[in-house]
Amino acid sequence: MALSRARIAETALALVDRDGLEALSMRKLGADLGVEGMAIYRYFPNKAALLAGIVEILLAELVIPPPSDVPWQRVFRELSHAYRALLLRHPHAIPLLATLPLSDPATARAAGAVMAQLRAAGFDAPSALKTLATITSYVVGVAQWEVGTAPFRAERNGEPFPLPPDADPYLVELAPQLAEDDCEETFEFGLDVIVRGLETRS
Amino acid sequence: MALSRARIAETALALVDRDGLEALSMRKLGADLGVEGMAIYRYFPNKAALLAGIVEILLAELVIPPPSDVPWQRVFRELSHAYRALLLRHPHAIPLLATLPLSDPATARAAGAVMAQLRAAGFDAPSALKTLATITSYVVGVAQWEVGTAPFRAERNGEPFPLPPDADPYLVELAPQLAEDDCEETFEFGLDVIVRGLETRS
DNA sequence: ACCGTTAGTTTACACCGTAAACCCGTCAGG
DNA sequence: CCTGACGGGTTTACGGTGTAAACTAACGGT
Repeated sequence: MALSRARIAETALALVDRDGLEALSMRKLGADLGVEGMAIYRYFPNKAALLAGIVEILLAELVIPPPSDVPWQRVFRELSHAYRALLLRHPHAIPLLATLPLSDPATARAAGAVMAQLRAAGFDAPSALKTLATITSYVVGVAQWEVGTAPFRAERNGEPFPLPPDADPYLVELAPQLAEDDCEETFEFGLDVIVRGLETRS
Repeated sequence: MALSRARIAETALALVDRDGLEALSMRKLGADLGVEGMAIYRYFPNKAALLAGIVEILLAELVIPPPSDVPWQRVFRELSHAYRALLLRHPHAIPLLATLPLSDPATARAAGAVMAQLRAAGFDAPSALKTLATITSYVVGVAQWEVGTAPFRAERNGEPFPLPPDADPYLVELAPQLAEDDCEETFEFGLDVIVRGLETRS
């Protein structure tokens, strides 16, 4: 099959999803494409551009509906959930989305669409921006927290997490709580906190 | 000067602060230490351990006072500010702190200390954990947002951010707002939102 | 039939993490 | 004092990385 920007970026994303971000190298990607690594440089000037291409197709998965007259709380919740779902669908790519330079066109478009939503819901421009910062920060942060604590929740059929014998006493206290923590619920907890906080904004 | 774990980790952090995380390589670090790169392996088994060492001294900068009877809102705000200040003091190291595996001893200790604070303030264990997740997520997320949008705020003596001529229309609308955004204020905005949300928790 | 463009390959270079062998100064025991 | 072990640092080496440059093979238009 012929090469193309789209096919390269998609196989790259598949590779990252499968083997992690570290495993993405030009040569390995070339191998997955059935081609020599250097061929990719005909379509992307360097690896950074390739990563930007991945971000682009990731953000394309995120459909942001045009402004309507549904209450902003609802919109806010739905967007947060959609973004969260996107991140959890591609956990290995989270670092890519965590540091999104807004100068990237794909990012700018997504941010702009959300801003439009918030503006339509009655936020003035500065608060809309602050709200956007708050929510993306929260969603990304929580996704990172979640993958960071994932080992404690891994299926272990009843056995507790195998802590090293010299583990910090704080950690042995923390571990069981982490193990039984329902991430979805924790996310909802923080989301409620933020929405309630926004409702009472002055 | 003789080598030691502490000196190596500190020079590594200095190197990261100066030249960025990407620039940290065993050989360059060796050069900064006046020694051959391989010498570091006498003190750290591999690069991951070295990074963990950096995290350790970073978190050591964060002094978490023992529980007292000051209102939790105050404690919460102070801890958030302290963590934020730490992140901004070492912007290049943020990715290191963004994905903190709690199994790391230094991380566990810090998390445990904050949990103790929250517990003392009357949170039950599950909500304390959820609150910890919420706040660290928010603080880390906002720091990442901040460095990501930093170019728009860079000192440009009056000139607006030089957007490429084919920039996304959303971006050209966004850019001036970003430029005049006061990050400290935005942070405070979100922090208020979260504190108010926590106050009205059921 | 030729020529230019395009798509992909080959080769090369500097750098990376790290395993293994080595080299040398210090110190302990005979 | 000699010797031998050892710890800290060096050298060399290997496989992997991103990417610049030169090369090659196919194809479309004149």
